[in-house]
Amino acid sequence: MKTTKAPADHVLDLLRAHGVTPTTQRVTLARTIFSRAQHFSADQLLAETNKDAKLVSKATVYNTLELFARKGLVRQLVVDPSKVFYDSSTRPHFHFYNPETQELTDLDPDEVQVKLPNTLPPGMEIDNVDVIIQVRSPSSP
Amino acid sequence: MKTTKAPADHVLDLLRAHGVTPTTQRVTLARTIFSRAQHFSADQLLAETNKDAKLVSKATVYNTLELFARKGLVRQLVVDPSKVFYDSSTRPHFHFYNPETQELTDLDPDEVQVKLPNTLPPGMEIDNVDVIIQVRSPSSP
DNA sequence: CTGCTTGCAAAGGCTTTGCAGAACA
DNA sequence: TGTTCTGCAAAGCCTTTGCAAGCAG
Repeated sequence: MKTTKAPADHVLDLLRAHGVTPTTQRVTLARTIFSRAQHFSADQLLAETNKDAKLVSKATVYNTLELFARKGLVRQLVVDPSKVFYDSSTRPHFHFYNPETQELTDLDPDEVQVKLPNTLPPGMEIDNVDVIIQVRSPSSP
Repeated sequence: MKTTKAPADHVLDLLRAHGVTPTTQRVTLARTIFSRAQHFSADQLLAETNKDAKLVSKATVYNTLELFARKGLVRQLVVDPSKVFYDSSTRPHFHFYNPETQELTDLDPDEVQVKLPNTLPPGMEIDNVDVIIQVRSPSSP
């Protein structure tokens, strides 16, 4: 997970705008997350954030990701049975996933079109649409 | 998970046709699985199969599902962070998912259209396409 | 026989939780 | 000062694994 610096003030505003109290740890995590568009797991975020000094605990990473996802700051991606991935972009878009490398890539929005159904399960509304194209190298079985 | 009887011979042929040695346990599990089109977790399959008598172990359920998925008898569905679901139908189709009830429903194939991208990650080919429409009841946040 | 399968229990990995201390408003 | 947040360690859940006994061919 690569990180560049994101302006702290921008991040502060972002958190406040989403109704999230900007604590030290949340701002630290948000700066890592929003430094660029990226996909990451809880563990990767923990490792990247504590690369130089221990700034946040594991529990806080999980708490914060859950909070951020609930507040619409990040999107949860369920693509792999072994762990949850997060997307620093909440803009609607779809993904390639390579299970072998656990690598997620954005699909070019112009390249895909999804016509959604008119009929939903009774009494339900659409919360989220995920399109995941699982890829593999041709040699793999 | 509801079960009706599936002819044992049909199941035997099915397993053989997919290169799976039909052991007692595998036939038992396959009969439960293919008794009807359905979505299920490893745990549900275990419980349903052992409802009356203990016929298979937990390890065998996991082994068998992995094998069946690899051999194209069932499809793995990664829709929930907490557990893997399987689909007794491998025909291409898409799903509604209600996280609250962990309920999976098939989308009407006529109601959805997905135009796939021409451009793939370099050196990769498409293995599988998943479309998951997450639904919720309007009251939920 | 010889290798593949099964079952049990234990281990493993990711995530959640309980609770005390710290930070915030 | 009352509430929320954090961190640690322990627990929890689903899944995998090690290994001995059983079965298939």
